[in-house]
Amino acid sequence: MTEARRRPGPKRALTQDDVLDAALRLMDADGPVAASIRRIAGELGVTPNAVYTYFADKAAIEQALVERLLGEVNAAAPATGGWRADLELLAVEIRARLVAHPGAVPLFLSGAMNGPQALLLGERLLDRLSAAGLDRAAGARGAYLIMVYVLGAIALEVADQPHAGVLPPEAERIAARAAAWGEVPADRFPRTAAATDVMATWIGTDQYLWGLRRLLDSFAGLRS
Amino acid sequence: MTEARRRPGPKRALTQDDVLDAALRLMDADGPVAASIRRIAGELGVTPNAVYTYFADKAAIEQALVERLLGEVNAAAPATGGWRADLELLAVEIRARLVAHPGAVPLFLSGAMNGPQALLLGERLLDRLSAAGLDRAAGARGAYLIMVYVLGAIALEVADQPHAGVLPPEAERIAARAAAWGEVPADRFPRTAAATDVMATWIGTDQYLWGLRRLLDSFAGLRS
DNA sequence: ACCTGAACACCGTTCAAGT
DNA sequence: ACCTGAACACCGTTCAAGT
Repeated sequence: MTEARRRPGPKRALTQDDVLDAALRLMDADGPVAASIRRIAGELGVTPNAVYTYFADKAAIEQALVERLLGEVNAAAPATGGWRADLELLAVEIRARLVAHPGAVPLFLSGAMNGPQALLLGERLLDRLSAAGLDRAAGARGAYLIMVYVLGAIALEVADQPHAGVLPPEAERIAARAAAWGEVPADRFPRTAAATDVMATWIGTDQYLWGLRRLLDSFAGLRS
Repeated sequence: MTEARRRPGPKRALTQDDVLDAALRLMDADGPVAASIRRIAGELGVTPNAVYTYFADKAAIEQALVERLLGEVNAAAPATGGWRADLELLAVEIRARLVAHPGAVPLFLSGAMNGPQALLLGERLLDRLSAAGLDRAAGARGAYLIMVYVLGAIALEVADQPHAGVLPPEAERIAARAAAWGEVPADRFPRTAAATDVMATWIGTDQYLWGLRRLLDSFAGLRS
């Protein structure tokens, strides 16, 4: 995995996308820490300072990575009609795209999301909540509530995994959690010890949709 | 701020708490990156390797820091009676304690929360949701929904701030956001451009409580 | 048990220089 | 415009040694 992969064809200058590709490959393989400037350069077969031809600093790379993944989300998940189904589809799409690159997930919660793709995603949320009957202010508040929930759930899901690299299948992760929760002392934490079977599924799709539907349900009482 | 502060009194051995105190001081002053092993050691007046007498590695320090701050939350915010008021008070308390140390916030979303204080907090949530009339499974799902919301909102609030150190007053941050949103192109993002006044308040207390109340409202339909 | 000296294998970033 | 050589000021962690 440390082998340098150059793009096919004759020798040519790099691009910003080459840098982002390399960063994503490294993060997928060895976790978030692996995407260092020096290792990215190594992947591309150049010296570390060559990377600064394409990005001002490491923060700029991380910001561009966020925009790229949000772009994938916006490209998929078209609006099909009903606001509720659209929002569920969008939320599921965001989770699928981000969880595919666990090492990139912390970037979404460690910097302001104000790029074009972030704006486009926000615009889509506002549009669907308008269709849901929310007024301007309630729509704006609701859109942020959804983003907080989606990003928070994805971050906690990824953080639950101790190992670097791509996540194991969901069923496997839930089984591992169920085993770990077996050690909870029932005398000190009775309700927790009695609910470990449900808690094991917290990082799963069912819980994700359950929580999302609580939010969408609550919007019903806000129609103007 | 780089001046070494030793504890008062005669020379004595350090403690785990001394290390955590130093780490928090550094993070509060210069952001999350400042809490390096080497700078912590400098604060304490010892060489870097002395820190390894008290913690196995840097991850252990971060884990202990999370537990310490959760302990502060658990120590405050007692139950006063109504489940709704209790949960709101608890959520507000968590936000106050974590936002006071912005540099520590990312730690809550970058590692599994399974220490004693995390368990105690979870137990309290399960207890209050039981009082709300939720059955065992719905209570467990609801407790996680609240944690996802609370941690996600706090993380995004802190991430919105570009500068290291303690956060400016809320009104100041909202005003800065309102100014920044003025640049949104209304032709490409019409709904966004029309809602910037509300979006500026996304990182404020009103939005935080608004979102929390949507969650609590949705629990009403789940009483068994 | 608690701490130091010295080292190893890394970081991000910058400056000057080359083509 | 695009890349390299060399350096600066950092990291986390470990090993051996001292008291």
